[in-house]
Formats: sequence, structure tokens, C-alpha cells
Amino acid sequence: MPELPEVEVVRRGLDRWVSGRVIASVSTLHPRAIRRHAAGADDFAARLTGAEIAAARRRGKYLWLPLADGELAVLAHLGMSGQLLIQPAAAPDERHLRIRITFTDPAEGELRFVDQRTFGGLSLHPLTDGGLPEVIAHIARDPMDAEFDEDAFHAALRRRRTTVKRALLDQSLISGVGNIYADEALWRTRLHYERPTASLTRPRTAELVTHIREVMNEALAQGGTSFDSLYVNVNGESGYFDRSLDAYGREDEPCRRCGTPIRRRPWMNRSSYYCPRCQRPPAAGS
DNA sequence: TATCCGACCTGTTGGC
DNA sequence: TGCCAACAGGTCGGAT
Repeated sequence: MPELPEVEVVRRGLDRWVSGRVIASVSTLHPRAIRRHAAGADDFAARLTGAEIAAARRRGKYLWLPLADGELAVLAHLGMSGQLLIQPAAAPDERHLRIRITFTDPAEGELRFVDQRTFGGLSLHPLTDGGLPEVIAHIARDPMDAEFDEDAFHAALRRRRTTVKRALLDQSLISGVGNIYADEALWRTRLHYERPTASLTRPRTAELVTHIREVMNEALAQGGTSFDSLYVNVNGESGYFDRSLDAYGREDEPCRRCGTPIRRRPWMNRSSYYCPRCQRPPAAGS
């Protein structure tokens, strides 16, 4: 499940293999893979054909390929199971191949968007003055962004009447964090997922942000987290960070700090993993 | 206005 | 062996 580190691995791969190349054709094999493009897949392809791709960029879990004209960008979200792969043209089609983009230098391979669950997709958008696609203007800066404002994040947490894990998954407050890294950062910070954000002190917020950055940097160094081959880099290779997780996916296994079995609790149609001893639930009514 | 929650989607797993 | 329910979860938009 691609979160920030996995998307960053893909962005780096695209930057290496796609930047500077000129699109020769775009084939859409599944209409759902083209998002928010009312004019349809043919128009999407026509607008991209002949365009040169500039350096790949990312905010949170979104990544985009600006076109060299400086006005438009191809925005990508991998959803749950999306993959952007560089493949030789002769390679057999993947079972869930959704979009194929070829280039004027075919020997360098083609770009394929493969997505089993079709939660992800590509779209085409004008860029704002800041170089951001307009439709993701509401997405907050991520904690790896040099301009991430920790004071503003803390103030926003204090204003909200919600709980800390909900806030971490709210991409308008902090972007790039998904279920896996939220559980990992909360475990490292010894915070229960239902702690009200209004009760967090400034030092606790700082600690939380530090742990988010730490766990993301460690994951990035290992190529990301892959559970079931649904996440791979542009060369189809899995990451190894799943072997280093402390909470997520470790139900009934001993906490690496205190030995207490990790618990899994249903939470918002997904799961939360936590140590019941290190991460005490908030007192009722707090 | 802020917050919550169901729908979308398909492959895998486990229970019967 | 086969069927079915549960599960995985990021984002959007409607409901409260």
C-alpha cells in the first residue's frame, strides 16, 4: 500500500527513466484509470502526444510529471495497488495493465500504469504559480517537505475536535501518512490512536513529527514497505521495510519494547495495531 | 463549518 | 472441493 516513502521511490524512478522524454502515444485499457477528464481518454491521449516530460515531483502520496511547456502536468495517484512500471515494449502485458504510454525513443522502454483495485489513476491538470496541480491545492505539505510548518500543524491539531490517528490520515493537515506509518509513528511516540488532538502538548507534537520522519526515512532507505507485491518500484522490485515494522501487521506478536502482545482493533473500516501497555488509551471523557 | 462515514474495487484468505 | 464473507485501505462526496 503506497504511502509517502513508496511514492517517493516511484518518483525517483520516474525522474531517472522518464524525465526529458517525448510521449509518442497513450493507450487507455480501462476507462476508470483516467480520472477527472470529462473530455475522455481520446482527448487525454491527444493532449499528451508530442509532449516532453520535465522533472517528476511529489506532494504526500500524489506525484506528477510536469510537461515541458510549464502549463500542464500528468498527476498520478497509486491508490491501493497502483504501479508505474518502465517495461520493454516486448514485455507481455500485465494482467491489470490500465494505461500504456510510449515514447519517441522506444528502446528506453515504455511507461505502464498497472492497478489491480483501480483506486488509483492518472489525470491531466493546469499548474498553479507554485508549480502544483490545481486539484491538489488542498493537500497539506508532507513532513519530508522543507517548508512543512510544525507550529501550524500543532495549532491545527489543537483546534480540531478529533483523535490523533484520524488527524494523521487527514491529508489536508499533514500529507503522505497512511495506515501503516500512522500506526508505526504512534507506537514510537507511545501515543494511543484515540488520543484527542486537543490534548497534545507542543513537545508531544514535535516528538510525533520526528517519529513520522524517522520511520519514513528508514522505509525509504529500504525501498519502501511491500506486503503482497502490490507495491513495487518502477523496475518491479519490492521494498523490504515490512520486516522492520514494530506495530502494523504484528497482532499477538510481542511488543519490541515491553513484550506485551500487540493488539489489532477494527477502526474506521480498517485496523489499528498498538501496544496496550506502551500506548495507553485516553481516560474516558478526556 | 467541521466532522463522520459509506462507496468504490478486486484478489486472497479462512471458515463452513 | 466449493461457496461465501471478511479483509486490505486512500480518497471523495454526501450526510449529520
